[in-house]
Amino acid sequence: MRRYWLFKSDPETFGLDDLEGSPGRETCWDGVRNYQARNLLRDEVQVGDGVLFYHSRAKPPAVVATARVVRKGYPDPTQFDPREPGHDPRSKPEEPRWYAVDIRLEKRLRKPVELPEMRRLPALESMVLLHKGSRLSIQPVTKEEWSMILRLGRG
DNA sequence: GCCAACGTTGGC
DNA sequence: GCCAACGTTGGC
Repeated sequence: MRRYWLFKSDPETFGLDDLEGSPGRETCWDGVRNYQARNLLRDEVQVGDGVLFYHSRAKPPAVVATARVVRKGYPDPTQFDPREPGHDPRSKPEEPRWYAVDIRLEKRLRKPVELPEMRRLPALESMVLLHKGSRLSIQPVTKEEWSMILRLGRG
């Protein structure tokens, strides 16, 4: 069964424009260094799954696009590279600690779905994103939440 | 195994 | 830029 996710990204680091400018509008979603998010990338996220691309730390924070998973979890190459900020000296190629997936940009939303707007909607109140203190950068999204966000993004 | 100290995330 | 919430580290 196809599943849905929300991926957070700080646009200062990697935003929608960067994704749109990537070759084939695809990117390696690397740099995740949280075990809960890692487990999702490694074990749960599958090719064909839908992704809500979310700008965190934006004004206001918002879902700005949809993407699709095009390659399932594989060892995050940046963990082995000493020049990378995500370098992890504890990781060995035969025993990788961190995982990445590849995603391809599908569609820019006509209208960004902003965090304050989402908070106002009872239908979205159980979204992981809206949970108090929720910091998870890879989050599951239900089919209903996915459809609602897309509808709101149609403007 | 506890928990204080520290670093990071991310909304505001 | 601030700071609350959270996750991780490391001494004991």
